[in-house]
Amino acid sequence: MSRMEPILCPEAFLKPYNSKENEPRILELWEKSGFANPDTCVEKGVTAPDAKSYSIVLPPPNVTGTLHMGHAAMLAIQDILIRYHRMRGFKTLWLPGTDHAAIATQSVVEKDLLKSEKKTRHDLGREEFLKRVEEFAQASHDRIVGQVRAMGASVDWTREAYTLDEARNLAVRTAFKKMYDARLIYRGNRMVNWDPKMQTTVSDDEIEYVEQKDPFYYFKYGPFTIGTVRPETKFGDKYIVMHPDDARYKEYKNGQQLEVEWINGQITATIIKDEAADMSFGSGVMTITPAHSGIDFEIAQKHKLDVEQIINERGILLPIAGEFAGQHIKKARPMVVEKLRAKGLLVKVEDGYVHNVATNSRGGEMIEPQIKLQWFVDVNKKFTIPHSEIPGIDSGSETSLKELMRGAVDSGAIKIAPDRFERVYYNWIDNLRDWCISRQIWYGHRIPVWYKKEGKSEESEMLVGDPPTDIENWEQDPDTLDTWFSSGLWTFSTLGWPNFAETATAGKPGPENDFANYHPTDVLETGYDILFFWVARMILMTGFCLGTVPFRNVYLHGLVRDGQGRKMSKSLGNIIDPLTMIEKYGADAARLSLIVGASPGNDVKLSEDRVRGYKHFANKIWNITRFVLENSDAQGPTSDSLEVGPLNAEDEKLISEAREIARVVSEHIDNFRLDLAADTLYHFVWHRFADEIIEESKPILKLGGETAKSRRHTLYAILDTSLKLLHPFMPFVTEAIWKELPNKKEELVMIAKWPI
RNA sequence: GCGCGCUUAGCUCAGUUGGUUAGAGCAUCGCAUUUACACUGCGAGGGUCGGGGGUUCGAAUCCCUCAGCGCGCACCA
Repeated sequence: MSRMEPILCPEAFLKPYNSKENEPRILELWEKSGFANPDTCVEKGVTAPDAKSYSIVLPPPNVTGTLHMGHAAMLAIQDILIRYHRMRGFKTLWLPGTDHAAIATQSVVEKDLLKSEKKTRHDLGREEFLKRVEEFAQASHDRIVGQVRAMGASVDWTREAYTLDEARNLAVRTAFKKMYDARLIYRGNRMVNWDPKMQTTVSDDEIEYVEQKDPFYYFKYGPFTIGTVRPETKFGDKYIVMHPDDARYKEYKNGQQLEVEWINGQITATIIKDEAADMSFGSGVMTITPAHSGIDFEIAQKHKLDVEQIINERGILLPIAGEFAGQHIKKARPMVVEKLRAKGLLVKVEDGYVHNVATNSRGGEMIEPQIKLQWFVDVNKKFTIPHSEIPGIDSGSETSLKELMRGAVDSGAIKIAPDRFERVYYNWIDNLRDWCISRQIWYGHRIPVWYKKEGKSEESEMLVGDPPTDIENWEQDPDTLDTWFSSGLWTFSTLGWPNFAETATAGKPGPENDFANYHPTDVLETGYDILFFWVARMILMTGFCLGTVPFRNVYLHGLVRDGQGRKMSKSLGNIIDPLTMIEKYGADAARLSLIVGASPGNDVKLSEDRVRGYKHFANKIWNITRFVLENSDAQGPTSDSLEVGPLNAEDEKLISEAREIARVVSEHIDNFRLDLAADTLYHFVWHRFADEIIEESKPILKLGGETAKSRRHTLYAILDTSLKLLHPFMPFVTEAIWKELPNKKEELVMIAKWPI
């Protein structure tokens, strides 16, 4: 039997879909088109000039190496949202960038320097060292850009930003000055988390508590028994604290003094009664080390006690330690214990005491609390906010940064999905203390403060914000800012603040109008693990600098784990590399494997089998197309498919079924349920369209005539709709197919009209 | 200590405001096929929805309670 109609099947479909061959070509098509730039879309008539805008700023990946599966998931999710909105006719902007990640990047380069050249940053000096870091950051950046492209992320590269470039530095200096002038940034001597290895402070959020087992020592201290894991810090302990209600010690009065024999001879100890002592812990009595413990420092301040430094910045004991002075604390511990034992003051040792030790999560070293002169952001201080669009906080009213952060979410101006994270967020705010923003590292935004060289002292004349004109008479603060300070400005520093904030005009094209067109952004999509670090800081910074919110929605995705639910790590050897997956199975498969089954806020278990499964799906779509085209004809419908004209009743039903799928998929995407949207599509395309509709069509097509014609048009229409719906999820294969379609309305499916 | 999440088929997970016989993918087993596609199709087996109690005409879904796992925060002399 010979066919009556010409076969319209391009040669490409005669072999299986080859992602490796197609993806670079498709990528080029997209990038040449310029459609990732919303201005181009308007210019070429793809988007209406007065269309509503939709914007996302890409959470900038750290320039510390390469992207991992978590980044891949982030890119996939955001690209789906972006492509969907672009197809729906929004003026859609996805702004990319990278993060200098101050301490993380510096620490990688320092480690490498030590390993390969046996040098420290001090051996190189600030300038030379920074050159090395910048080289590394550049290489890292280029690699990351390559990976972002390989994922098919339709970001607008013409607007790319870096957290440490000139424009962002201006934003940082402007924000710093604004906060300083509002007296929310202050410099003061306070207890900070000090990393003796990296020689810098670390913020509370960067601390990671690691469980550790140590011996717990009991010592005789006058008439009392005190317990400690850290005998090497106890040289200056001359205050003995007990609960005022502790019946065991009611004979002792607050302020009472007694002579006790201690490590280096007699010491005059003072009794302090304070609720901080836990009656049920050990003997209920403790001595304190105010200079190296947060809670001890608080007690000391409350009772106006002496604060003596025992350990220096490098973890070396100071002269107060007597014969142990100059020793490193680690070495000193057993020696101190030995001395106390020899003096008969050691009561007993309990082995295996489990406690949590503070470490620096950006390098893993132990934290030693120290009192240091640092810069802080006061989160509780009241200030007058000149302008506010946050519901519940009026322009000109008194507020605090904490209230701004709470109000932005509390009022519903920002919605966090899944909503359970809103409670986590409040909990964090309630426990928040002043934010230490100065770091003693070199890679980062230098603190925009200059001190007059003459008569240098802590009180010397100070200049904040812009560099002084007579710079030779001034010295800039040597410290740099916490990386999250600049990240906190990201949503608006990338959109033209402060330069264009005043002049930007909504509806006008070009980056200089971005601030008016795209801020506040629509969605901030990131992993739940940086809710505090970043999301909260952006809300703080935007609230303060602009009196508004940085985004309307926060969508938090889970972490990508291995097939058994373990964290991916080098030591476990279970890392699945996105580029390898793209290479083997295609970017579409890699993307889908991170979307299907990944419900919001829950971790995703990823195995190579999963990725492979979605490669099969890409091929399935390819073959569906082949079948449909083989059974199509030159007079087939255009791609404005769901309006295909006279069809018989049965085919009308099929069309409305596809329309219903489009509705459901759209609804899921609008609700951030990309997992359900993808699942719905997968099921419809494979098990409904291919397995049932196409199978049932075979005999109908064979018969020919009007029924066959109606069915042919229907199949083409469903294919066309499926491709459009699938495009945000699987951009490459759908675009590759689209390229081969006859009678299509839009040149790229990327800018095709969403079928709803 | 405070808080959050999870527990549904061998594995990974859906199940939206309570409503027929609880679903999908993968895996397993059986069958089919000169075919759009073996990167295929059809079918089967497999679940007392973590345990217990309650509310209800009706509970995987709401409430209480217990257990296991995971996570966050705080404390840690």
